[in-house]
Amino acid sequence: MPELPEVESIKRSLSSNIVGQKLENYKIYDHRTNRYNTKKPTIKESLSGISRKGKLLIFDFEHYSIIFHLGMSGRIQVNDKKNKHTRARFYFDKDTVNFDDIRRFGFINIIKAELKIDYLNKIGPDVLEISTKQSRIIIDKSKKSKSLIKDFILNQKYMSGIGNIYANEILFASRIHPETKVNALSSNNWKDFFNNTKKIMRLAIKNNGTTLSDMTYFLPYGEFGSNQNFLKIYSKTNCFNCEHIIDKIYINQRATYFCRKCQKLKN
DNA sequence: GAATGAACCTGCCAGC
DNA sequence: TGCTGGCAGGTTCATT
Repeated sequence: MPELPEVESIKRSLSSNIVGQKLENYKIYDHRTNRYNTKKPTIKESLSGISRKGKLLIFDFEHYSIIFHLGMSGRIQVNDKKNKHTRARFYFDKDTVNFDDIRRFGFINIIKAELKIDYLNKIGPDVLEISTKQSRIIIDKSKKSKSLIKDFILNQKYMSGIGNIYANEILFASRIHPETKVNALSSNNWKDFFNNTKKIMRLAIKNNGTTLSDMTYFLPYGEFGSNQNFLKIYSKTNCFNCEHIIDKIYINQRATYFCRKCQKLKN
């Protein structure tokens, strides 16, 4: 499932090859992938850069930005044949970029370049870039919330980039029970949380992201990620630290793994 | 305004 | 063998 590290890995892989190329044409085949676009502007410009915020991947042109959200099963493929899951194709002067998405949770949004900042400001700060000031704002918001920590950190309006797999990993590393009310967290909990988030995300980027057994995620040129070898709690049966049996519960319909010995509930 | 839950979507797998 | 139901989960929208 593409979360921050997977999107960042895709961005890095594409940047060295596609940036600078001129977009000649593009096609979006699937109405659901295209659900937020009202127009199909002609973009015959060079790709000036590729950026990312949270789980969003952005192709930057002089007058337009093409925003990709990969959803659960979206991926970017370079110079691959069109297949039944190809939802869009971008024809650059040298290479062709496919947007494939089996489950069609992803989307492509084409906006004018000057609207990009406002668009991205609708989601919270990227968890790799959170400043001290931004972390204080997040903690202030948490004090007014009755949500569970697991729900809170998955909500992209507070902070962006964390998905279900890394939420489990970060809470385990921070020894926070996923059902802890967010307003009950101490300042030390938050300090651990922010530190572990950056640590876990950086390691996952170094490993090119996490490719689970369903093999849904891989990089634009076909390489798999290797961070699945470094997961400590997600989809595991015994605790990495104490060998205790790991509990699996559902919070907001999402699989949640935790060790009741290492992550005590303090509400 | 915040919290909650359903809907969207497809491939895979277990059970019958 | 073939069918059915459950599961995976990010986001939006409707409801409470």
